[in-house]
Amino acid sequence: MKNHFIDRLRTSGLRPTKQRVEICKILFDRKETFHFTIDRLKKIIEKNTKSKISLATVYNTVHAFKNNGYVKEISLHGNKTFFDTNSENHHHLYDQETGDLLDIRNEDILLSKVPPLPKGKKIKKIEITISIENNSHNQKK
Amino acid sequence: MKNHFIDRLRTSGLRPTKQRVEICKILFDRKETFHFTIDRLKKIIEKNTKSKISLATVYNTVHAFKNNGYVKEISLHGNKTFFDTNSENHHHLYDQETGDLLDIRNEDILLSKVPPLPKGKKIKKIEITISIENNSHNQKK
DNA sequence: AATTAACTTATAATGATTCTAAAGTAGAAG
DNA sequence: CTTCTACTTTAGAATCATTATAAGTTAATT
Repeated sequence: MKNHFIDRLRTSGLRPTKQRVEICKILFDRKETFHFTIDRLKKIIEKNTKSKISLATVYNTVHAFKNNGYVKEISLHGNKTFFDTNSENHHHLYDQETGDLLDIRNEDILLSKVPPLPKGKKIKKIEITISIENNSHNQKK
Repeated sequence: MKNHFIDRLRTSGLRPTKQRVEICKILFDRKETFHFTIDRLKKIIEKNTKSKISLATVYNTVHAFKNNGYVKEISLHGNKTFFDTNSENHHHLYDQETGDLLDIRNEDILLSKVPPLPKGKKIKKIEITISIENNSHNQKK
């Protein structure tokens, strides 16, 4: 419920405004991971509340959530930036044909060898994206 | 030398213009892999030739090379698109602090388990990016 | 050399993201 | 409960990367 989000915002130093709570509802009030772009999120908010929200507010709030570790930015080709409400370390299956983006569970993937790192450096993050396509592509003749 | 590039362009159906040959020299006349953004490439060309080149030409040519498999687009966070003259299947080490981007050789990395794919889909491409940072971050107390 | 399709160019258009400055609101203090 | 202040939201302008356009230029063919 609402209080849950308010606590979450407070502990991040964010004032629980009407807009932020509304965004929280959409992003975090769900079982499944949610992948979104800023403008899609904006459209959903406006449909849900039947009122306008400023684009800048959506950007600011999502970035605040990102900085506080509630959402994660995803690297994909293309012009728009995607975010993911699953901020744990995990990976993605991406279908460029349909635009579908699916989380890969940690137990479903295993990187068993990593390269030597430059002196004085350590791993900060590993991102694996597996792009998929229909079986019919490049079929054997 | 020059003829090498001209052949390479011809076999891709690209006319070997002055500008394209110049871009070829910068991209392919080197031992090491080269990672670049469009505007950095433009600056290098202008420095080398001491004359201007149109931004649109750089974009068009790099995209033509991409479509012909001479360069590869790299997914990284951030606003600018990076390209890589190593168009083989390979992966990257990325140091966000310095902006350094290094190729990982195929024998230095091993993905030993991949997730189940949706029905009728197959793997098209796998991209792994390992972000690194200085050892001094989050040091044990 | 003449012809033509491909190419380069400068500039305009677009689209995503960020900035700005003014008006609104949450929370603290009285 | 009112006042005050700092934080927020907002609309619109500004910016940045990229793509489109239309006019002039060039490579290759005759």
